[in-house]
Amino acid sequence: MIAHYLLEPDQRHNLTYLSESYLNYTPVPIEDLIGKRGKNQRNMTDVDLGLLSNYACEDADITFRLWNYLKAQLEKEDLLKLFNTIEMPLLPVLANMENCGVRFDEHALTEFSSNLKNDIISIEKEIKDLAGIDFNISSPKQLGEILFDRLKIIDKPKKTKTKQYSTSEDVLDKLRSKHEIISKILEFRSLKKLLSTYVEALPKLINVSTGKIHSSFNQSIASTGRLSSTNPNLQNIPIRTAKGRELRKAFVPSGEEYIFLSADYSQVELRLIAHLSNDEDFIKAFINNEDIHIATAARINNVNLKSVTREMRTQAKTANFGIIYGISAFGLSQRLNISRKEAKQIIDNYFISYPGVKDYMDNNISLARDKGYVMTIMGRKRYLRDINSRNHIVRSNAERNAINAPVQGSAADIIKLAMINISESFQSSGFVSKMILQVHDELIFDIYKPELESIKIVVKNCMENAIKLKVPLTVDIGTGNNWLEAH
DNA sequence: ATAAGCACGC
DNA sequence: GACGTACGTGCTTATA
Repeated sequence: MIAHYLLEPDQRHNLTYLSESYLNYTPVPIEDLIGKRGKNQRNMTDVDLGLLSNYACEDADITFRLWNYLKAQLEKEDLLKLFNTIEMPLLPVLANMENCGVRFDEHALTEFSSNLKNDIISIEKEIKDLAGIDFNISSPKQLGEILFDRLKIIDKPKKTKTKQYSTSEDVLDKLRSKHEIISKILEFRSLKKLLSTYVEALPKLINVSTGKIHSSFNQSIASTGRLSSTNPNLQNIPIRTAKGRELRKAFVPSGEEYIFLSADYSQVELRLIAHLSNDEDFIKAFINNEDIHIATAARINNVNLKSVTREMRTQAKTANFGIIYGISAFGLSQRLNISRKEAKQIIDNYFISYPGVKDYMDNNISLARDKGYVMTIMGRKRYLRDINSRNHIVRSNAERNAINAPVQGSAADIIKLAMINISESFQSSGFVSKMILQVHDELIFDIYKPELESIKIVVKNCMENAIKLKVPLTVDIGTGNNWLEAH
């Protein structure tokens, strides 16, 4: 599965699919043994042993045959080293994290939960009073009809691709001044999200025998090389809003003698752009330990660092993130709520300020055109078969991937390497502390207090020195009695 | 069961 | 004239 993930990161990797694609053979479907998915599906333990052994042996046989083929392919594509030195060693590290889990104190949320429910009920009433009718606020379809047919708050409402009225945050945010109902709807949505996705869902996932939440980390989903997390997804726990952050108080150390430690890379993707693009000024900004958004604002506005205003920094920050994603003048203008002309000016100034970055992007796109793929720092590949498409939407998408994939993917390579090194170091030191979560540029640990000072050093070292770049990699460390305090 | 629309993270 | 920022997961509603 992982071998195929490296070879074709944006395809599927399940055994049936691989067998059909590479061995031209359809394995015995699991449904033949346990019936169709649903409530009547039987348990594996009920299956006749003869049938079961055939099925199990076939599984092993196919896996082995696939490996013979995929091994040669990895070699041919120069991916064997990535496979052997990163992905395979990472596998038991992730297994350990899943097995260990994170303690979740649902009682920490009792008060928050009841406040949330009360707030939702009262906002719900206010919204329905303003609308003058009872309806389901959570239904975008009904909501759109209320706002644009009944209340007629604007003339030409934006529609979705299925011709429904769009009620996305983006759209509603711009309508706040048109009617007092809008802000209440946005508030309702965010509170409802917190309640249903997190406050009510997370306690159900506490394992009764460990008292912890054991998320799954998927190693073969994200086409850039990132991990993903499911059941629950612990990589999207809220942090930006005050109420959202409250949730993090429920993620706690495993015992009295334990404390949380969070270690996150500072601006790892922008540092990678500096490194990969070799842009002199971008590199200098990081070597001088400047605030990269202030440094960027100073350069694109052609002023000195001290004259950078808050607004200039915000624009530069958005531009910096836009650059990572291969943004257009249109996209930036939407983001900053400015005209396209002004946005284009910012982008032009950006590329004049950082000519190396411009060259790097152009080179990556032409590399993708020539070779059909782009690569990360550790040789992870992403094939971009649409890069020469005549359809400009499809082609533009591939071009943005050509820019983003090496950056996002290299960051994934680096933190994976750090995780492997940290795990080895924990083992050789005999630490009982555990690495329990990864959130793309952040690692979270359940630390046995007597080990705290040693572990701070180990973690910082492993992360900052995972790889040598032309700019320093820096890591911020925090500790506390829950995830919020540690971050 | 699946798609659409939405919202949360990095 | 349409389109417009990368990568994910999961909830609710609507529909098949």
